[in-house]
Amino acid sequence: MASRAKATIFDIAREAGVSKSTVSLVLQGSGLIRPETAVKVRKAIEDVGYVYNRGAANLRKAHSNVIGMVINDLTNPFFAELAVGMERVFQSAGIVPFIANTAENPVRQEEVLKSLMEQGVAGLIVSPARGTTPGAFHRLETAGVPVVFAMRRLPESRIPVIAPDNHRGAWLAAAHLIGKGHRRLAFFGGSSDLVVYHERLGGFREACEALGIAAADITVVEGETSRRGGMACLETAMSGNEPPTAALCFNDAVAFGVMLALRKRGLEPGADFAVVGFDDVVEAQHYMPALTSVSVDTAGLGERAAHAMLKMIQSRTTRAEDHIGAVNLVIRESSGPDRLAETGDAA
Amino acid sequence: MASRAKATIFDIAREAGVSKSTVSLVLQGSGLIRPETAVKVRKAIEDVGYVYNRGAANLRKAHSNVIGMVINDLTNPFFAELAVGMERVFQSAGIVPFIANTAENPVRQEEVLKSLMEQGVAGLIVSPARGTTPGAFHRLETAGVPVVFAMRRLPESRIPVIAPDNHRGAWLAAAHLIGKGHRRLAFFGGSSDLVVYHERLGGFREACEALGIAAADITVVEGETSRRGGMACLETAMSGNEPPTAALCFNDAVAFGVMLALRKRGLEPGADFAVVGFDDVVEAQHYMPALTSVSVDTAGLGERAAHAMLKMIQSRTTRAEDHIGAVNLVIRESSGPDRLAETGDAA
DNA sequence: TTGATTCATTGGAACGTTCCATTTATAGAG
DNA sequence: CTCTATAAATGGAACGTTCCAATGAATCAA
Repeated sequence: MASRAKATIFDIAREAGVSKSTVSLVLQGSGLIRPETAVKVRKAIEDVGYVYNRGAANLRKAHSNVIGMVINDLTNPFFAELAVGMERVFQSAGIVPFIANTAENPVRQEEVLKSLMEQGVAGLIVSPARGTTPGAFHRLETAGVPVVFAMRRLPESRIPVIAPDNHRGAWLAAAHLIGKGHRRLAFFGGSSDLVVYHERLGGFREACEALGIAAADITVVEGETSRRGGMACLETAMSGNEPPTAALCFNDAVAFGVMLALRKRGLEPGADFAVVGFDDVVEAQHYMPALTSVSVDTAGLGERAAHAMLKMIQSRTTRAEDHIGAVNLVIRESSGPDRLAETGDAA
Repeated sequence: MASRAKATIFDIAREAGVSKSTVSLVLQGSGLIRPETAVKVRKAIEDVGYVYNRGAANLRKAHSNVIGMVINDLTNPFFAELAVGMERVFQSAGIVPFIANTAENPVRQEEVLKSLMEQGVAGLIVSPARGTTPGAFHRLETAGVPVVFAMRRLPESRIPVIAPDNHRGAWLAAAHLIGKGHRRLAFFGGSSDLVVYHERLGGFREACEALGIAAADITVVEGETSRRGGMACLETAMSGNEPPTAALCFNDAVAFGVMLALRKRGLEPGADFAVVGFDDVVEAQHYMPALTSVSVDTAGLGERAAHAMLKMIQSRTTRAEDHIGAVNLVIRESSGPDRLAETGDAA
């Protein structure tokens, strides 16, 4: 049982018979102290059970080496992967990032950001919650804390963004489905208060237009970005009188839901209805049937974001280049075999 | 663009025409200040773009209101759910927990714990990494920081534990399989350096013994606790000359892997080989076939752990009761229909 | 021997807050 | 009108560190 009050550098100094300043230098690994002294001090540090007080240090040092990662939904494996990619980079830089979850709730996000600022973070990587108000990051900006957005962006904001090429990904996916012979297509899931949503839907629409699909043959159903949301989307779409035969889903979770709902209706995903997801989470390849999906290199984007952050901190700037990551359509079973020239029936 | 240097309570004081002490009282919501003064001060706080410096405050206050959650594998949805359960409690207590991931790496864990201590956490909820050395939490203990273990425990440690009844869960699962008529059983995945592993395997073994399964008919294959690990386990087990017909898996990820490997071999999980998982993650019910699994109420345990932590902090103690959560076998398709009295063939 | 030069160590002030002991203002009792 | 009680606001010390300027010791050139 160590002494009640926690040890400070003064205790170490007394124990080692040096001054507090010397101890401080040792702690910072300064080359100025004599090796033997350093050894003596380090021993004392062990003996008294010293714990460095970073709060006190930051009071003087101004810059803090704590980095926060604010994630909108940790239970979504996609974002968990993102977080892991970032961590890899930070780990090799010797810094421990703190993760906070906002559960897609702007109010919670506000609390989280406030708390992190009070903690004196050196920088923040954020995947903003749905419905984040434009001013939410204003305080961060005026405080001069570097921020980068990962995966998601805010409508009008000068904060740098690291995200995949959503537009192109959706374009590729739609083209793939059309190439398979589908003529009535759907876009399932997501909500229009997300910029990503418009990017993906936009790419989808453009491909349809470019490849001769009439606007009337496009079904768009907004919905929760979850399995349950996907199930609901399919039900809605199939209740129409000329239902789609293929769908691009806002993300993989929605796609999984759509596939479940298809099975419930006695339809086989892939054979009877083509499904394409977005994000290509690890489960996509293991699903039955395996899910065709737009791969975005999640962990890679995470690493990129982390590097950008480190650079911003180092160069004391709050600006950085956006980075739009390459995407790549991974074709598996869920988008089915080629459709032989069936009836077009288009209006 | 706000002024360069960050604002302090002195700036607020000057702006509002009061003393720094008054500002401090307002910040703490003291009832001693005249309402009009409080309003005036609060306005000044806004005007100067003040950010509270928690580090400086903690220097005096001793207790910090930061709680850390140290998770061994965030990409496992099981632990993500646990984290979310804890967060729910902390949120309503008005505190923002910081999550850190150790990626199942004891060295990383050491860094993470050190960093959190330096940050002056008020308490820590930890799901320790595999292979954590017995002394890893010694510093925390001598520093008097309250710690609770969630889901996992260390071999000999006085730190309170919140975990499911692993022994009973495994017992129920094994009994279920035996009740279905299986006589050659396997236990797949997990590694023996985890206490949980012994608890689960122990329950499994006891049920087998109690219900008349010969030790020779039990196959135990250790392996990674992941889909890939599960696939490997199945391959190993099936290469024997009297392979098992049913398996209890260390967790759901392993079970998913086992089912994939079965399919690869042309066997249908459920019909040709019974599979039971452990943890009952959300995907279990959506899988094809739906996975029979031992449900442990993950989020509930998370909440419990969080409450325990809050209580420990409040009562300034480092001790608390262990809590072993009830478990419950959820029977779905993967454990298959009853096996008609086939050959027993037991030795 | 002296002065300059380098190396190792040191005391003091500062960082932004809280808390205690005081002070000042206001009101009520005698 | 004085005295006491209460309410509101305040100055100063302290928390544990870092950094700067200063000190002391050792080495070396002249």
